[in-house]
Amino acid sequence: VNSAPDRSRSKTIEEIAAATGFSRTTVRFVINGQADRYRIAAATRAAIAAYVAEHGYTLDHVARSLKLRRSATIGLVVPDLANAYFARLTAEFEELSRACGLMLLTASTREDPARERQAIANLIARGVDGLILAPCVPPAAGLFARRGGDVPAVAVDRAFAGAALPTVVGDNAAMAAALTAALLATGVPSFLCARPDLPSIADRIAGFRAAFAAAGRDDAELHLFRDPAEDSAAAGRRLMLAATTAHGAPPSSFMCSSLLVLEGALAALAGRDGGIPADTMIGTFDHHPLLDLLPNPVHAARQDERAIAATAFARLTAAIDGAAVPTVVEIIPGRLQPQRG
Amino acid sequence: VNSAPDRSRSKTIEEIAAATGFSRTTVRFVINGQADRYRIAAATRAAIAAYVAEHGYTLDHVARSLKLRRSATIGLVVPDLANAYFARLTAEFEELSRACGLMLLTASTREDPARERQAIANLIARGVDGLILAPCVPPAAGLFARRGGDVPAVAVDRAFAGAALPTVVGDNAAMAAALTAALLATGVPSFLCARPDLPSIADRIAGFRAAFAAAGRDDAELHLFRDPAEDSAAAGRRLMLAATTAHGAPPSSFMCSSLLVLEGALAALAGRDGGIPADTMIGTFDHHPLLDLLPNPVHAARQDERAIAATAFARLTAAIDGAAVPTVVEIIPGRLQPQRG
DNA sequence: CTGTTAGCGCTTTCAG
DNA sequence: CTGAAAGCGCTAACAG
Repeated sequence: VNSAPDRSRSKTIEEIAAATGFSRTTVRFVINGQADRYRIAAATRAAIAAYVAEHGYTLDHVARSLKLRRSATIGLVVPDLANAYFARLTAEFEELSRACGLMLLTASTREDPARERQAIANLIARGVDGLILAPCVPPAAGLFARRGGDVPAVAVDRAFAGAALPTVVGDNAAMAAALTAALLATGVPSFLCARPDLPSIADRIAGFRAAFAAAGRDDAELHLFRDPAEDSAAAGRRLMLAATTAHGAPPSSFMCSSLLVLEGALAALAGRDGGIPADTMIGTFDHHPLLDLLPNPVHAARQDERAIAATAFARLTAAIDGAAVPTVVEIIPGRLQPQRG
Repeated sequence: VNSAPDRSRSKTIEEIAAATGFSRTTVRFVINGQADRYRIAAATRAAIAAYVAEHGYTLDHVARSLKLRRSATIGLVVPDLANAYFARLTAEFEELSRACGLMLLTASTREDPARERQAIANLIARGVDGLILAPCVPPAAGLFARRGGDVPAVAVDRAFAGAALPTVVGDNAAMAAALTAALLATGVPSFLCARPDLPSIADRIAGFRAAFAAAGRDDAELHLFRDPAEDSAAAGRRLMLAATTAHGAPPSSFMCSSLLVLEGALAALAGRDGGIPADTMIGTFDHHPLLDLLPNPVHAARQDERAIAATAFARLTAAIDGAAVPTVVEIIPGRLQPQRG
């Protein structure tokens, strides 16, 4: 007997049945480990097992999917895989999928609604059992339709009003409020925001305002800067410039709506006079280890991506298994990373 | 006539044929836009088109894949999607795939050979047309076998000796030599390396040595520090500690084998006496915008991920289309990012 | 305990 | 120009 089965001509169930003289059903039972359940004769098992051990067998998922109308795959649609936040989220989903034998199909949209629609349709045409998406626009009704009912889907990160999807997001409002409050302890922060139209950013803005109000201040609007363009370092540079112009000087305390915006803002600040004033207070959503190397005090609001992914995944698998998952928005608490001494 | 076709009961070709009274073949010709080629009667086209416009049709990729034995999907196997380098690479592959109608199936291995084997087998069982992998061990022969020949596969980032795969990597040796030479201009750099067993890292070490030799120095080994553990910030901290111990003081010039190692090394340095000496020369493979905010001089060796991905993708699609792709290692030049003033 | 049958939706001959 | 038939590999009844 040779060592490893030669997968280059691994057999189909049909072929194994023909070669061993048993029927497809019998072969399938022993291959699928249901031999006990159907009390297949020991000799039969042995014969089939021996044949398989020599020639090899690998389940053809494509054929199986066609028959069962489910594929053990799920689709993930995100704006941009190169964005660290979505990359981490994707990694979590990939791991969760792998753990239960699912495969992840990924697609990115670059924040383009047309690409988003296309990606969803493509994924559905490929028979995914479920969809996870971080939508760039409110998901239209009918987007998830396929023969025999909608494909189960959940949204993450962006809770568009009226989206008829179970949705899991971080607690943006609370985290923004906490971050703002922390910065208010030593000054008056400006908030530099890209994409204020996104629900997550809108919530952060609301939290910012709430913290100002809670501190008895009514000047939140004067410290709020918005850039409608995409989340990017370029937007951050523009926003820092706007804040500097508005107040006649660079802010001595500021927070950004994302890490990319922060990068741009810091670059603008550093470019101004060859360095970032060491006492400028910095607030950030998301975090990067390199931030800890700045001399500046940094407050970081961090989402619990693992919990977000796990929750969204749990809701999706429940829906796939036929459970009725309410289309509510679940809010996962984050934490304010203590300012590093 | 209603607006959008109701995809919730979009029809199969069979159903459309039955409903319109034409045959499957005819229906398929007009749906696939081959009506001209087969000179289908205008009335026939109109009837079928009208029916489809009302009831909708979406190609079932699963059925198609079963029949054609190709799926218009490719598999990507990487060590870790949360690693920024692989995330960028994945994003590039995703984009390239989308551009030619392919879908990307992703799997990560966490540098675990068993998971790598499993992921490859799973992907093949799902009928991917090709595989891209950043292997964590030399790819064993027979890994890509399926009925009817091996699945076309290419490797990226890691050129294991003797891997029988077309491989595309960055020019690690040259980039390391350039980086080392740049640092040698003002001092003697230490090189902190995690995973020296990986081919890419081994090449960087070779480049480091070569630059020392080219500068007429024979003490490269004294400045080379290796940690066998995984690529991580923790390894970076250990390596910085080792370098400090070995030389009696923290290095005034050093380079790291990866961004993660650099993060750890910088953290260790900063933790030592509350800050990184502003004149410490830093060299890094890969880059992050936040690095530019340090007061220190930073030399960054950057791979051309886009070109790496594009080349690997081109080789793979060629192989899928039946071309004979030589199993050579292609080396994509990188660039040394000029030290920011 | 084992075998037979039908069919998932598509594509590809081969006949008209 | 249009139709009929076969089959990809698997699973799910249903008979024995």
